[in-house]
Amino acid sequence: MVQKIIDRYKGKGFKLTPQRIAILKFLEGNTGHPTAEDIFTEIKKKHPTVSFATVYNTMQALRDRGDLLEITIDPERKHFDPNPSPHHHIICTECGKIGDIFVDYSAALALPDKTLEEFTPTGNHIDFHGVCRDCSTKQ
Amino acid sequence: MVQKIIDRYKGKGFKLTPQRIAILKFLEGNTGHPTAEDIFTEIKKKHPTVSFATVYNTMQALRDRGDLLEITIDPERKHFDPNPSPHHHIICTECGKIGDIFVDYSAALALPDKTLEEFTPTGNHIDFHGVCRDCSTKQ
DNA sequence: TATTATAATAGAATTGTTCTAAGATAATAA
DNA sequence: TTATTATCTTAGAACAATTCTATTATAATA
Repeated sequence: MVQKIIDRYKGKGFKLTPQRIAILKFLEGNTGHPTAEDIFTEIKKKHPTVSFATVYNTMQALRDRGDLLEITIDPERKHFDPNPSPHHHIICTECGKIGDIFVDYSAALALPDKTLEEFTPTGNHIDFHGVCRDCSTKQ
Repeated sequence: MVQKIIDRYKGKGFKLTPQRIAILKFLEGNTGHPTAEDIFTEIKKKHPTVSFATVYNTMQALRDRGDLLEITIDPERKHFDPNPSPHHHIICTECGKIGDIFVDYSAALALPDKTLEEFTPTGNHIDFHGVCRDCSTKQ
């Protein structure tokens, strides 16, 4: 898995440091939508001197490369999604858990003429709200 | 207009102060999606000693009463929408202008079974991205 | 008019994120 | 393999949005 990461980034203008490799390992296939703090906490296990700046810098570099999405469904903090293909999210209003929704609804999202007079649309993202199974059984 | 506001809130467990009346006047029919700072700046014209805490406290009180929506389409800061009926928004990726979209797309937003196994959906909000007319002519 | 619950205020505190400046190191060229 | 250099890492300060705290003021009410 580390080799796959090295192959993917080596010689592509993305300096591979041990910290970055650890971050990429953690993100690989991660569907948990971690926050910067989640990533920081995880990386600190192996790299105790890592700083938040490194996490944020790396997130920014990955976002700029198109390898990462920033999710804004949680008003408190950003979450990161290593799957950069456009998709939607559902958040549990009780515990904040975020799920992915890989459906392209674009064809059904026709905008009113009034809006089209004012804006040229370029994309969309749906925030679904709900209650996850864990939280609904808990009550 | 002030009378309408007084009638709406008087004796409803919502203490009407001059600051709050000014805020409510500013919000009434306001489709500009102001930020806390926008509101603060406006109210300060007539009430120079108003504090941010008053703005935020009032927003919270209005939100709790269901008279106000908090819009999270702009990752930088919250915007407020005095129209509490559920609707969607489009934001200009150049200048940040936000438009309202009063279409209920819910019927078209069927969720995959996999999602429905994990979550019971309760609502949705669509963030449309686009470029407004002002910004597209400017370039 | 007096009482009281609620609001307004200043300013400190908090939180998430970005910036800065110095030293360290991966990539690359020799 | 070594030297060079552009880029990264780091600690900590800075920042911006928002929330909290303690005090004073005031609208609602009895």
